[in-house]
Amino acid sequence: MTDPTCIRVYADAAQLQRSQQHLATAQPKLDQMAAVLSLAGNEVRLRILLLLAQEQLCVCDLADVLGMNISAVSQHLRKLKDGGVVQARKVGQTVFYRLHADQMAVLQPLLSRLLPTLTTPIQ
Amino acid sequence: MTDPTCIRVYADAAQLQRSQQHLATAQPKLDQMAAVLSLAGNEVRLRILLLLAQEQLCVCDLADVLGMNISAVSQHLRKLKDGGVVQARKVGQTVFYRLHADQMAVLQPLLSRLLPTLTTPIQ
DNA sequence: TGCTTAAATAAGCAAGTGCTAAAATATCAC
DNA sequence: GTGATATTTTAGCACTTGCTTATTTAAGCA
Repeated sequence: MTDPTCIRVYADAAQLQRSQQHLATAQPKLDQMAAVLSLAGNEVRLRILLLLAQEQLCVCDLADVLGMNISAVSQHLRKLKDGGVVQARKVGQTVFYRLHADQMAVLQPLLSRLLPTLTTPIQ
Repeated sequence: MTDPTCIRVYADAAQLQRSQQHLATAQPKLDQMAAVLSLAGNEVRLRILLLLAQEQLCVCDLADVLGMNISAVSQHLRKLKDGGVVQARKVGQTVFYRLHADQMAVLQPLLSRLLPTLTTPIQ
């Protein structure tokens, strides 16, 4: 970072301080939300989240529906799980994935826009 | 892609078809939403969006508040503008940025979570 | 005209992303 | 145990991202 401060003299100090305050207020949740949005901001992962919003699916099912390599899907699921967005449940040798309640508050309004029928609270 | 289809015989064909249908329904909006979320899924850009949700700011102000290089901020703003998330208005040699109404439907619930006081419709 | 400032742009580069292909785990069925 | 299936993990690689620095463009003012 060279010189972060602009030279201008007519900066509205009060306005800048208000902005600083807003940033400070949002800070606690902001980074975590950015992480979730970053996960959802991938076309494949957003598709996965949309599918899991309807019903739980195993890796195999997701690969079929998405027309993708199982390995690729598994790697996306791992990111989603690490980010606390989905959770896994193993049944025999099959692993079923579903949305994790913790992050639903952020995802719900987004997925609802994609699938208007999705009016009932997910899970 | 090697072999996209799993070997399992007990796949629930009806379930897979339902999922396919959901994907098809969401498809039109899905890619665009992923693009917006990808933009918002960056800590710096999410901060910018939060600040612009309160009041329009110039590049200089944003750099000050964020404690960042003007060039770096400008490059983020360009991405946001290209994605239709913000719009620019030039006044003299100063460029003011504000949120673009087109994408507000997606952003509003997210930003509201970060800043509870943000109850009034943005802009 | 020149000098200053606001902003955008370009080039370069370290770091991250998302895929493929191959190997490793884990579970079932015999 | 052996072999098959579901999933994960690893390594590799092309591509993207986000920054820094330097340059360029545009507007204001003397």
